[in-house]
Amino acid sequence: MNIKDVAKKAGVSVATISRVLNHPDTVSPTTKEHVLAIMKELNYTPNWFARGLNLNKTNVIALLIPNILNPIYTQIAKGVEDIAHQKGYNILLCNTEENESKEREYIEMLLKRKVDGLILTASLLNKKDINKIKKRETPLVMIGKNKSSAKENMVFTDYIVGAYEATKHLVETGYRKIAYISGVKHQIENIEKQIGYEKALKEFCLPVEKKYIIEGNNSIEGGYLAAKKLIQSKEIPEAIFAANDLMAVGAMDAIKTMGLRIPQDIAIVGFDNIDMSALVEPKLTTISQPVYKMGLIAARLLFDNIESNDEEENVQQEIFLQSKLKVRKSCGHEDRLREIFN
Amino acid sequence: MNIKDVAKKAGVSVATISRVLNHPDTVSPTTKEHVLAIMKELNYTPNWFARGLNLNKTNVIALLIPNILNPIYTQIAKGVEDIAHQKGYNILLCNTEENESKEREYIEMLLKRKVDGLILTASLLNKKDINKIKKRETPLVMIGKNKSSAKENMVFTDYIVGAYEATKHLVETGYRKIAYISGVKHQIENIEKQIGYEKALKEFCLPVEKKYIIEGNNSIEGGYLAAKKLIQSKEIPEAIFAANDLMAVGAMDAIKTMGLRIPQDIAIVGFDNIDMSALVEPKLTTISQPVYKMGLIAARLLFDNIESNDEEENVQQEIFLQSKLKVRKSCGHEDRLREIFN
DNA sequence: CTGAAAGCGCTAACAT
DNA sequence: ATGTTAGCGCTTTCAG
Repeated sequence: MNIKDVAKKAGVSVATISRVLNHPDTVSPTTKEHVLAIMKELNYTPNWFARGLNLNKTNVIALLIPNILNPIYTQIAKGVEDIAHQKGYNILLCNTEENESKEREYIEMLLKRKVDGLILTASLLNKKDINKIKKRETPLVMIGKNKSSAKENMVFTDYIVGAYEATKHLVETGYRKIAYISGVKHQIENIEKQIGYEKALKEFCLPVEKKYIIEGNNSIEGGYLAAKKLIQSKEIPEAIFAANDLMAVGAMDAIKTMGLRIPQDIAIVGFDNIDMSALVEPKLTTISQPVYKMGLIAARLLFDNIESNDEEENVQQEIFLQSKLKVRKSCGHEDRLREIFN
Repeated sequence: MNIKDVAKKAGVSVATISRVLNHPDTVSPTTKEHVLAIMKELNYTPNWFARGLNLNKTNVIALLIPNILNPIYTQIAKGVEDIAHQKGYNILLCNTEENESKEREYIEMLLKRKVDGLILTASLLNKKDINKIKKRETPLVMIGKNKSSAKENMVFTDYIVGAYEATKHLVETGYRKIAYISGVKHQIENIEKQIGYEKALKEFCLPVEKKYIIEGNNSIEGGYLAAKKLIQSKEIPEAIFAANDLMAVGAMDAIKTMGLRIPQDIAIVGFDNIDMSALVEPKLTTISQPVYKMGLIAARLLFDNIESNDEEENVQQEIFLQSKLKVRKSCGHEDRLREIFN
């Protein structure tokens, strides 16, 4: 069942059928009605490939995320989906599992598939990879910084500042021995978070101690294990800053399981403000990132690029969004203040 | 840059190029090497559309889920992704938002796009819709039951039994006034869960009371609101069974916020066993479904269908997986037992 | 306003 | 083992 069949049955040429599909105004109302009726009768739908072959357009964009099980990435995905659906696009979702070669492999495949655009989240790619994508002229938006220092479409929050704020809050609340549970180290964002952590310590003349910096693996279990190690060490920290909420929540579980109290024995602050962080006990102090919004904005930016005919007019945009500290109970802030003022 | 260019540069015909791409063994090693080199040099990638137009194959499957923000669906997605990636397929992810017409609209689009297969999760479609899909001959697998009673590829757990077990556990622990926070009512699974709930009550000669059945909307907030309503009613229930963990966790938050204790004042059990359920305080008793595995199995089933040449050999399979009760603290089981035996 | 026909880039049957 | 060529189903000039 193809355009020819419809043409034959409608008693017109294939060109006319194509026209009612693509330029309805150029067809007389009568024939248009007639053709439409026949199409419905035959339950005709144009062949996507043939169409793409001519138009070179897929109406598909790809979204790469490092971990589909982490709520912040599904929030981003939701944001992207909301815009994409509204624009009539479909999303190819690719889960890179924080794996550089899986990411590269995916992109290679996606480029072959001629997706109309690409959104990379927390990308592990370097400048060379990115230039390669650009050469293929597929519109590209990055969410979160990456190893390439080149100007490109990007929506991001400042992880250095976020981590700095989190750590500083802990220091100001009165803790000195502040441990850091890092995410997987090859991700830029984790490097930046560590910079922020160290910066805050240094600013308050606190030592940056290796024994207090420990790598979780971005997951609940990783946070659990890391906290356990910390607690079993000679010098238990007074507070922990975890590079994401998943690890923070895992760490809390470890702390409680080992019979310690939060925040009295160990205070904790996380990063991301996922739903879970407001439901654990005590509620988790964290850095809130507008992730859904980032997805929305990234998608809009991408479609701006896709839809613009004028290649030149499309300057690369870097959109910076603010993160902010969300103080809840786990950092023990109020208790500390009470101590100080009483 | 197309196959012709490569052919010209390599000094062979397009057929040869096509052969090294599709049937490498039928080409002499020498020319194969040569062509491969030229392809690399020219950075050639075959046009996906042209290829699809001939082969009528996309290497894309679609996964429809009701809510990307619910961890059980991302677990399923992870399972599907793991298999798909391994098979060299990409996934179009569609978030239907528990909306029947959005689901229908998506499927229409996907069928046009000629995806190679379709996995529907918690589908809202009816028999007529499903028959329509089958007529298009796109392989289809359902995760969870649906309104169509026809035999079709399906992987599922028994929601009636699960809900029955959950409720029964509450009854056996000693509660009489057991409320039910339902998911959105147009989903089959929620209808079944309610049947299981009522069945357990009836079996123990407990009344099914309308005031104790209240609709959350599958979300944390919905659970929160529902529990709040329950608590503010004249007769506060002794226990709550929530149709999913998200709502259960929201309900717990409400209970605690209103100054009641779990499980002493109100016991609670959920459904799904998402990560969060083991991290809230007290840990949530729940029904565990093997969701990741369901994704895996559904994907395998789909690929079996896609890859089988023999249309006839492919009988529709219904794969039933067991769910099981995971007893933790929130249902107060141990306390009750102590009461009974002391 | 409509039709005829030339591709889009690739695959595979048919020749050699 | 390799080349020639007819499509795959559609869009779009170009004529009328």
